Amino acid sequence: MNPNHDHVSAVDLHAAVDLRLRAAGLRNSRSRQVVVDVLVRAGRPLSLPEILDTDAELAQSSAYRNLGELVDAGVARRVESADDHARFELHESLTGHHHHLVCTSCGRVEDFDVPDDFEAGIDVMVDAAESQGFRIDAHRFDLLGRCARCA
Amino acid sequence: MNPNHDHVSAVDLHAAVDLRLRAAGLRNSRSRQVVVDVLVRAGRPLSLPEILDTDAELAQSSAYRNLGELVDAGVARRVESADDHARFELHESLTGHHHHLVCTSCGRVEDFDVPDDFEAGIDVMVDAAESQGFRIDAHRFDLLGRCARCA
DNA sequence: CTTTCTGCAAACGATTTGCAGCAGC
DNA sequence: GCTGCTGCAAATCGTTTGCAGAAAG
Repeated sequence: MNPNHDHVSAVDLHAAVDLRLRAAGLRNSRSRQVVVDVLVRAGRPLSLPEILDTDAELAQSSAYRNLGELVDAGVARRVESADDHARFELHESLTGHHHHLVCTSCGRVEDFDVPDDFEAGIDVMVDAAESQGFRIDAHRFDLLGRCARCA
Repeated sequence: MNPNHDHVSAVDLHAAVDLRLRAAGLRNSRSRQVVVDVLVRAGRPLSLPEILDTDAELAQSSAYRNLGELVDAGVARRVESADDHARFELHESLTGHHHHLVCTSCGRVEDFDVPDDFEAGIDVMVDAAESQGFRIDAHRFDLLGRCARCA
């Protein structure tokens, strides 16, 4: 029922993050660990302000820079919300594939799992899409509405 | 197979647009007509630069302002792509419900229809989502990849 | 005429980047 | 000690907005 954020155990997760950073030629610096830890604890995609609120020791520019590098290294992923702030979450290979509930009022994003047969239906459509000339390699499915606080 | 952009006939479409503008207390000015016509002809969501390229007589600020008003009036809709430009298309009530193919390289967006049973599956999930505290009123489903030009 | 639009230019705000000093290995 | 990382402040760039003159009705 809850999104499976334990797709990889906590220990393995940090090991995996470390590995990917090294593979990308990046140091596992303190502020990068902080960013990753914030995302792990949140369990949902966070905006830059939300990340900074969680750990005030972090400089804004460094947070942005780290997030970009984490995305490039396959550790994090950028998520589009409904307001003018991007959100960031751990890469799906670390948390498991899932989708999002997006609040169109405040921009809050929560994870949401869908049935396997729904995912199977998506695979079928990819073939149809490729006949339109696109080479498909991902999808995004979001339910939009009002979160509990904004409803 | 092709997205049904003839959900409303051309004549009815302009009448419907006119009606919605009036209902919103807006005049059906020439530049608003131009913006709507560009979107109608495109048959896919366009970025601001794409809209301006199509009709150079349009001032950038007016185009942005008109698009915002058209969105508020229920005539147009903002679509998130993969680059840093928003896209705009006619409201689904005018073109019919559809989804999008998004090029992660150039940001190009094309319309894409999905089977009815897939849409039905979405309806089922809305109930599950609302048990997480969200009041759902829309969804977005995009297939992401490389368009024919970028592949 | 009065109200709404338009274009120009300036303002905004999220994100990015140059640079000088600090930290990791 | 190099090399990469951080923070600060400045730059970028899509988008928004104030304002004076131009259209719509």
